[in-house]
This record gives sequence, structure tokens and C-alpha cells, in this order.
Amino acid sequence: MDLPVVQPPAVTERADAARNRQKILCSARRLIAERGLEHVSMDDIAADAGVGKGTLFRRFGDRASLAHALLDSTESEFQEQLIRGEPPLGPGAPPCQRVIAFGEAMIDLCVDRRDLMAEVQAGPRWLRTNIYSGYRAHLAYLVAQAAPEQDAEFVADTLLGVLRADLVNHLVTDRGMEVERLKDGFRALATSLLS
Amino acid sequence: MDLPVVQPPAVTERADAARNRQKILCSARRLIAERGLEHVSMDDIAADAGVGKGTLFRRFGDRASLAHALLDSTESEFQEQLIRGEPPLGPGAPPCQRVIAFGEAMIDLCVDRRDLMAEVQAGPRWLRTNIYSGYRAHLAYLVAQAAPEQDAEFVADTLLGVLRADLVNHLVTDRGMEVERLKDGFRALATSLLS
DNA sequence: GCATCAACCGGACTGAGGTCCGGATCTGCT
DNA sequence: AGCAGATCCGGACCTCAGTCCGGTTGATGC
Repeated sequence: MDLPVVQPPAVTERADAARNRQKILCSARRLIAERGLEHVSMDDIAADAGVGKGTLFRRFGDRASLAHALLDSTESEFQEQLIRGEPPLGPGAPPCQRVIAFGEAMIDLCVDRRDLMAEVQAGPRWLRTNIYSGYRAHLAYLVAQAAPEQDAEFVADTLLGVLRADLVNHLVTDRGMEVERLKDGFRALATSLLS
Repeated sequence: MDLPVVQPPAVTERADAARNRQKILCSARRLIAERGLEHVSMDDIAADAGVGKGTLFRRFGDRASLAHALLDSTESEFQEQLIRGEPPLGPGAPPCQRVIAFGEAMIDLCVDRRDLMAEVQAGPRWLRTNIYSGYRAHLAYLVAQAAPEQDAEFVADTLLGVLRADLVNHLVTDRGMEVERLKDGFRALATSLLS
């Protein structure tokens, strides 16, 4: 039940490498704030950071990972909360409550950081990420406790399916659903599956 | 409750246009059969069809739409079944049964035509497609009948979330789940939401 | 201080999806 | 048949993510 830590600099990073990582993150944040995520290309970021494209991609792998690094504090705080935080998100509360708290927090995350979250989950690799696996394992663990008769893994995938950033965004932005309605829906879903 | 018809040639297509459409579909099918979808680029298809790239994109818009056109007979048969087919997929069966039948059929579709289905649903446009809207409306309609106290639209999105091609593929291919297990899971989900 | 070498750097290059537009072609009307 | 003009064609062109590799730099041991 240990969610994977994000971006562990392999052993120790060379000084120039660390410097460049910071320059890149900094430029990326600035450009995104200025123009919006969809109008910032990887070349833009590299250029603005005064760094070659190769460097950018060696540090961050691909666009999705860069996006993940950009919401890293947010995201790893979230993971931290799941494992060691206060109830109802952290341990201590009954499983069903924790699932619901997870869902609500995730919905907020998707809404507050919509662009980055969508980017992180975009592309065919997302489901193979260990971020996804971590969430999945966490939920499956809770589901197994709350409702042993269910297929815990499948239920976890179901719950995560509703919490996908693109879906949440679509419902809120394109279909004009209120965030509260999504949360109500998620609560109803969790309740009816876990009891 | 009318699912949108696919690819309605605007009014009437010019003869050469229709000819090219056929050449393209034909080449695409051949190349995909030979090398597999992920090793066939749009340029390949255009070249093989003896047609300019512009023509290809004017006819089909983008890669996802071409993929959709390629499984068109399959897909529009499916839609036909939903509206006018035999129970339990078509009208006549109780709503919950129809939802389950829909899910099972969709899972089969995702497994049998995995590449094309994944391609059709890839990218950020999928949820705004009227294919998606059609499915969504269909399910919401059934849900509203079976469980009026639920948020029918949200439940529809939930169900479709589990039936996304990338998820189904991931579970079957990467996680080694049996198709039957997915169907059981979906049945359990539908049952516990609609009763 | 210096040699050694792995790690790192930059930016040219590739490949793919998608756009654009001048010129060719078809169709309906007279 | 002949004309007008809407439709369509082709392929050059653009952007962008991601790769590759020859040259450089920083860490480490002496």
C-alpha cells in the first residue's frame, strides 16, 4: 500500500542537471501561466529555459511527465494524505468514507488544475503509470475491506473511470454540470457499491 | 432516442470523391491487416490509395474519424440493434437487462476490434463526439426507467467509463483479466446501481 | 592540481498528424 | 454542347513530440 514516490532523482543529480531542472520547471510554470497550457510547446519551454530540447526530454521523459512534475507538490501531498493524513482521507475512517473522500478530493483536483491533470492522464500510457496503479491499489484495498464480496480491482477501475480528468472536465465545462452534482453522483456510486 | 447516423455524405458526393473514399477505405483496411494499425500512418494510406494527403483528410477529418469509418458496418449495426434489434439489446427487455446487454456487447466490441476502438476513442474529442452522446443518451434513458431516483446522466457516464476501449484493453492485455471477469463486474455494477 | 570517465548538453533530425491553396474536375443549367 | 462555379485534388508546408549523437562538463580518485 505504498504509493510510488514521484521523480526520485536516480541516485544523486549532477549540479548542472539539477540547475537545469529548476530552470525548466520555472519557465514552464511561467509560460503556462501566461498563455495557457495548450499554447505552450516543449520547444517553447526549452527555448525559454535556455536549454536544449534533449535536456528537457532527458529530464522529464515526455510531456505528460513534465505536467506531472509541475503539479508535483499538489499531487504528492495528496498521496501523503492518503497514507498518513487525517481521516476521512487518511487511515482511521471507515473504508467507504475514505473512498468517498478520495473521490471528492480527486474531483476538486481535476477541476482546480484541469489542464495539468488532463495532460498527465492523456495518451495511452496513463493506465500503465504507477501513479494510476497506486490509486488503483489504494482503492482496491479499501473496497476489499468495505465489500469483500465484490471484485475489488474492477470496482477500483470503475471508480477511477469516473474520476478521469477528461471526463470530469467535460461534464463540468461542456455539459455544464455543477461540481456538487458530480460529488453527489460519486457518493451515490460508492455507497451503492460498498454496502 | 435516435442515435446519430454515421458519416452522412453531406448532400450528394461527387463521383470522384466517392471513388476516392472507397480507394482510401480499401487501402486502409489492407495496410492495417498487413502491418497492424499502429504501423500504418496517414501518409501510408494516402500513398497506397494513390491520393493526396489533403484528399484523405478532407474526406475523413482526422485519424479517429477514419478509424470510425473503418468499423462503420460493425458500429452502425450495433446502433441499429440498440434501437430496433431483438431483446435484450433492443427494446422489449427490462431496462436493467438492456443495460447489461449493452455493456457485454461493448466489451466484446472493445476486445474484438481493439485497435480501431481505441483509435476512435483516443484524443480529447471523443467525449464530444455524437457517438458518445448517443450512447450516453441511450443509457441515460434506460437508467431513468430502471432507477428514477438516480442521476441518470451521471450513471450513464459511469457505465461508459468502464467501457472505454483503452481501459478494457488495459485490463485484458496488461493485467491479464479474463473477458468474463469484466462482464461479471459490469453486471454487478449495473445490478447494484439499478435496483 | 590533474587525469579519467560517466553523465550531461545542445540542437539537428525524424516522423506523424493536420492545414492550405492554386489549379484541375465534375455537375447542373441553358 | 458549352458554360459557370462549386467541389474536389494533390502535395508542399507547418507544428510539434520525441530521438540521436558528437562534443562538453562536472564528479571522483590520486
